[in-house]
Amino acid sequence: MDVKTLCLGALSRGPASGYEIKKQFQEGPFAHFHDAGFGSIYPALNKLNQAGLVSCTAMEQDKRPDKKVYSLTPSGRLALVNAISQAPGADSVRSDFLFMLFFAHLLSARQVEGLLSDRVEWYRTTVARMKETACASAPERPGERFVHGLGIALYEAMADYIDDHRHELVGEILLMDQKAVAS
Amino acid sequence: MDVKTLCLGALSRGPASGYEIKKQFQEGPFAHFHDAGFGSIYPALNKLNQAGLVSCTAMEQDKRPDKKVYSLTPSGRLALVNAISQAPGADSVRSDFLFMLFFAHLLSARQVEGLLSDRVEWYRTTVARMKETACASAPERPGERFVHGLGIALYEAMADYIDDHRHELVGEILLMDQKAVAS
DNA sequence: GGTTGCATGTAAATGGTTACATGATTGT
DNA sequence: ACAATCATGTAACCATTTACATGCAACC
Repeated sequence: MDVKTLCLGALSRGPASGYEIKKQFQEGPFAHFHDAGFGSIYPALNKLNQAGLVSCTAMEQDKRPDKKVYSLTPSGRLALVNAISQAPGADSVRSDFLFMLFFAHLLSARQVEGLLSDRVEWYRTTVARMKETACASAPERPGERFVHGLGIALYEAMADYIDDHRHELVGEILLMDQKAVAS
Repeated sequence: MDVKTLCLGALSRGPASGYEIKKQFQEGPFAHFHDAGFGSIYPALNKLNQAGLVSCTAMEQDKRPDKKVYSLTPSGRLALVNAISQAPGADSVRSDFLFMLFFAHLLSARQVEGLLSDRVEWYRTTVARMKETACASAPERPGERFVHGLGIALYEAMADYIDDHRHELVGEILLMDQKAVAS
């Protein structure tokens, strides 16, 4: 899914400015499976506007810069439905964290412990924040609740696995370090 | 992590050709948290070679095209350790599957069911294949086992969540479709 | 006085994918 | 015959990231 489709999706939940769309990608409900920066969102919105898939209304604001609020047009909604009706491509995950852990034997036990602790903490606080987010709203969007719950389940599984196995891993690294010193 | 670092990581497990590195990314132990195609691997290996981080030996093969086998040099190993000692960037996940599910209310119950079934099946077969992969080997690389186990735990959590909640989601979509027809 | 948040945008640079080019062998 | 596997590489294309450019308001 390119940024244009992501914007269509964000706008299907209601009109928004580029700035607000960015926030949805960063902190909002999309945060956990897609991202985009200003440099791709603003050009995407302009192209969508030219193609007639969104409409744009300038809004003057008091003590704030002007806002351009975009809304999905009927053909925009159609384009979104069309895009999500194609067979999905494979998920792509790029995790420096897992790459680094994979080579844990090249790091010190301290480094590995730091990595694991930081990550677990991040998962725990993120899950707590996600659980607060009243997703009980939007009864007309069951997909949102499903994806939200799936995200929570995933992050909890991740944190649990790390907590259950971290001592094992760190212990082995510690042993290897001792042998290296002994030799 | 750019493709150069990925290649250094792959070569740290033993000498390999570009073709073999690609296989490691696709089917091997890296598959679940990074990927790269020929178009990025071959140029990366050439650059690494020029920088002296890997060395290259041409191998003539019987009834096969020639192979260029790359090995990590000492400075290459250092560069790898250096790269994995930096603080990791945030994981990036891009999942068309989750994006589509998020908008389940724009799809038919049949489409959603197909999406979920296909995905669960993929997770189940992938987990089965991963469990076969005897990761009991490589006692000198505990990180590999850890990451391998984490991948299995994640995929299982994913499949379990979908199985536990799919009927809920599909039921709601079905209800909405009926209401839409009734109106 | 400096940082953060609001708000939009452009341009250059990066990095990666896709398509192309080549060619032998093995299996259906 | 045709497709798949092994094997390497280049070039055009694409998308995204990053840096730059601007400016006001609120907070510390």
